[in-house]
Amino acid sequence: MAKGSGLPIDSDPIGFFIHKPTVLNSFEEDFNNNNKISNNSINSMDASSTIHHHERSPPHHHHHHQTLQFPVNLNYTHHKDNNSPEPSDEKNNNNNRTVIINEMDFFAENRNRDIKPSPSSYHDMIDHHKSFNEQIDIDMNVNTGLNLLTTNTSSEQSMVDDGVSNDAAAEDKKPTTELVVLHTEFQRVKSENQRLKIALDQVTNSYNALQMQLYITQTGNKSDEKVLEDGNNNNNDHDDDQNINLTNGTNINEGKVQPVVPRRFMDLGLANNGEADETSLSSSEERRSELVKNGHGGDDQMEKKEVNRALIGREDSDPDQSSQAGWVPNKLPRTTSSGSVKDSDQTEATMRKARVSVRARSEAPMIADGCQWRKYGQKMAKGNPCPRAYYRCTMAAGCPVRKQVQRCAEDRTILVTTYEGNHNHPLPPPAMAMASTTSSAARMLLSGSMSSSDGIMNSNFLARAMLPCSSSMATISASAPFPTVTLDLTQSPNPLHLQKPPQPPQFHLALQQNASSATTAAAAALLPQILGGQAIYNNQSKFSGLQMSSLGQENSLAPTTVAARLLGHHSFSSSSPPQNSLSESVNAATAAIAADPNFTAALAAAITSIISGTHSNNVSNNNNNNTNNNGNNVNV
DNA sequence: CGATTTTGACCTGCGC
DNA sequence: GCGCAGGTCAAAATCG
Repeated sequence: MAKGSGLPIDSDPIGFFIHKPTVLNSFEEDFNNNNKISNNSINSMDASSTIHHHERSPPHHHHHHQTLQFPVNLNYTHHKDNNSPEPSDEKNNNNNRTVIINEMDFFAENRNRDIKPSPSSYHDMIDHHKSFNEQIDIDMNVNTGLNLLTTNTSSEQSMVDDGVSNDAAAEDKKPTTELVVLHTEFQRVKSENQRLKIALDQVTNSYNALQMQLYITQTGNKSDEKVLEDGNNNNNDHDDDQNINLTNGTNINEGKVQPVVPRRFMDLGLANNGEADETSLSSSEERRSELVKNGHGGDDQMEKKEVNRALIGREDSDPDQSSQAGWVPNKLPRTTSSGSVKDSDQTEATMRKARVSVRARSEAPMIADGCQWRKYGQKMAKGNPCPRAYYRCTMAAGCPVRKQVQRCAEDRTILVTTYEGNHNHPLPPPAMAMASTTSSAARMLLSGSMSSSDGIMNSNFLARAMLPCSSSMATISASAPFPTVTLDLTQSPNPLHLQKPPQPPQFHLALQQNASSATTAAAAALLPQILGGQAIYNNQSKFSGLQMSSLGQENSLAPTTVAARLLGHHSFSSSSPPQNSLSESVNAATAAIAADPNFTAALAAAITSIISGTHSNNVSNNNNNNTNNNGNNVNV
């Protein structure tokens, strides 16, 4: 190819899919769609239940059904796929007098009613759930699933009118006792439902509190700085609002947490210490400003390199990085050299550039992550016939975020996107999903890395588990050369599109065994962020979820399975706390933060939307204001 | 004409 | 010191 041919991305230089670049759907659209769909599958108890939705889904939509699990055991039974459940039939078909409801039908039926299927926020989900329960209470002729069979109230009457009461009359008042029993049972279930509602509220509150705690921990006393740093607060406020909603899928604390998430969009180089982080942020941003003013400011390259080498030991030289104004590696040494966190100097020095790798099936040249990217290089990497492309974020001058895009050698339908660096600018909501995911994953990784008491990170502490492309694992790895979190989304982005997913997506997190309980808990507390704010307890045998194993003794310590079903293979079991705990603190922190199943769904929806967006042809470029019209940059 | 892509050259770290 | 590999630069070409 002639140099400077300016070959458009249509030629798919990275992959081998010569095709017209797919114009991706608006991310928000996808996201909303996902949320809508997600509602349909609320309370689905098993994979089979999810298939019902899938079958009814319009084929052309990206219905990345996520099964949202509420911590409520409603004991639903799925028995049919009709859109309009007919209670009488159900009752007739049920010898146990268990009124059955297909909750998906229920939601399908109520979708156009007062239950709004857009739980893009946690509170929406809560409201949604409450509405659902209210519907259960009110709409008894439709519902149950509570194994209810009672009479007294008007709503209850409808349940027993057609079949049960007749039988009762025919059997000569015998049911008096039975009715009492059933009524008692009904009351019990009702109270159980109430208790669960209360529990849900408590969980919500706990989550909010922990969210705030997490924020405080991460940002320390720098929250004011954050605001001041941002010369354009008004503009960012809006973004912040959106970011909250779309990042965590919550509206948590409304105004309280708003400054939290939006500020750091990608913290791949983030130190565990919030102070350090903010320090680095400030300094790096100052540097950015200076360098932006002075062009690429290559004068101090050598000086920076020396600093890097002195402070980081083995660090990518990346001569241009310093010239790229605010490139992440510069942040760590600066952070440590600031003296704010001396104890973590060693640790941070050990921490190399954290990377988050996202593996996804996509025929598009890039996955739509909502950012604008400019290609600055392409290389043939060893062991892979597919070239690796290097992009840097162009959404703001001097944004240090870069990413590499390369197709998997073994399965070229899989696109591996590796993110690195911190955005120094607000991101559009669509970009928040991926940014927040990768940020959280990186933070998680770094937290785990720093949990070592001596700061020495075994480069092989977690054997690189990035196996063949078919791997469905999402792996956190600190193996050389860079600590990397790999989110493997190569499994169907829409688990509901799979009849029987062979294996649920997983997160493997290896925490060092000698981590203090505090740091372990901190790391555990971050787990939900990886999952968009959620991890779900469950039986280890039920899913292989996020496993927290000990360094070096992964076999000696039963892993705590903090199940996290990234892509919606939910089988939430609120009554099944982890049996094998790594530590109580882990459990406590994780339980408190991870109690919200909506996060997984929201995150999964976001990610699957991103991924699926690459499969779809749509018109997002119509909204693309950037000048890149080659299909590389997708404003979603 | 500015933004973007291409691509050979260059830099750096690492292993031998 | 040399070769290799990863990563980046920057001139030239291309695109809208």
